[in-house]
Amino acid sequence: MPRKSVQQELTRDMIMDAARTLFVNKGYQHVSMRQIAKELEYSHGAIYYHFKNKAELFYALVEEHFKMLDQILDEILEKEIEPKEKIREVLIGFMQFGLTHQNHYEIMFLTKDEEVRNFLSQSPNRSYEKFARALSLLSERKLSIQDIWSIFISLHGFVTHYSRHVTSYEDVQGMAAAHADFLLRSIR
Amino acid sequence: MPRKSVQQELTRDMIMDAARTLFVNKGYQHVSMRQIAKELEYSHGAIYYHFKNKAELFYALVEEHFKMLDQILDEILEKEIEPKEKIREVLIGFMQFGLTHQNHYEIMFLTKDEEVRNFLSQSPNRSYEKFARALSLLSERKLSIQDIWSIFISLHGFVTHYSRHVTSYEDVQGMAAAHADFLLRSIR
DNA sequence: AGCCACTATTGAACAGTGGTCAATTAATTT
DNA sequence: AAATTAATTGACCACTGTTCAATAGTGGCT
Repeated sequence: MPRKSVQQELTRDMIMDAARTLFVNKGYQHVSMRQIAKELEYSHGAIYYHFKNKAELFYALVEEHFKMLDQILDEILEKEIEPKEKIREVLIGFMQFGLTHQNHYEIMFLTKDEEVRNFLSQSPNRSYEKFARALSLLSERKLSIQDIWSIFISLHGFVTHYSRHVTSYEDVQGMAAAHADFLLRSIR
Repeated sequence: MPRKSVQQELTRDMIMDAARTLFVNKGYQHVSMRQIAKELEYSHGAIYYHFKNKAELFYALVEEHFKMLDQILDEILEKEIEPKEKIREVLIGFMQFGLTHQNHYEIMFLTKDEEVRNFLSQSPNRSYEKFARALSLLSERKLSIQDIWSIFISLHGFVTHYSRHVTSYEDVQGMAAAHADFLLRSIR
């Protein structure tokens, strides 16, 4: 009984919605194409008509989060607080983002999966570039390129470490603040 | 034709040797029990007689690396250089270890796999404790517990990031040194 | 030497994975 | 009404980790 009536045709969005729910709770590795299909009450083959493969589907899920991260950055930059405090908030904002969207973050900045990374392409780099430019400006060039890169890597370490335990950001808010303060001790 | 003659009985060490070669080149995820068995010219079932499951086998492979990391630390501590330089070398040594044994490091400090982490138990913590004590002593308590934790997490970020690309440590030696210097700017 | 318990190994089987594709049918175009 | 195209199915492939009944070599005991 192939092809359902047009009113109930499968769309990329429907697939992404089903995938998202599973993905947020279980992560890339532990969500299967068949589970998603089951959720949708379609055969798993149908998904492959709309997405080339698992990597493309989950990349689509994550793509928008690069924009989300950019937005978070922009919102902080527009605040009316002094630059030093802004820098602090940028660092904390990054960690909060990473730990609030752990499974997304994993794909954005941690995955080794070749196929997924083909889709990611330059997105992680672009995301970092935005972060770096912001910090460079806010510090009035007091932070060198090296410094900024070290800071980024250090934030990455924080997110990566605490993602191992299923911690929510709230549980490590204090730690995040302390980490940010440590990293900023080099300026000033 | 079960059970081979005693001269060619399978041992844990034989399995670990075969597994190690594959593991170092491909990582936990991409080495299968059947591949290991094929390498040994045994059926895959035989491995399960010697190891409870994949996690136990690969934990056995990684276990010794916690000691190796401790040793690296000790060797640096015994050097005849001033404490400040020792701290620097400890940080660099950690990054070098992580990037020289990337797939081991991944299991030691990065894996989310529940089964594997059951085997790891407190090993990563103990490893960190040793690191922290060393830094505390060398800095004559100038480095707070918080600082040391931030440093560790920051080193973790470095290893984790550069492990994504198949970089060897030599390729990022300069970066590692710069990262260490950045992290140590807060003291002094 | 014969028996027996034990030990190590096999390979079929299970339930799952990502992915492909011929067959089929609904929708659309001609 | 016929031909074409689009969307879906589900069997199939080649894998994965894991289990386990069946089997055969080993070593000890009588």
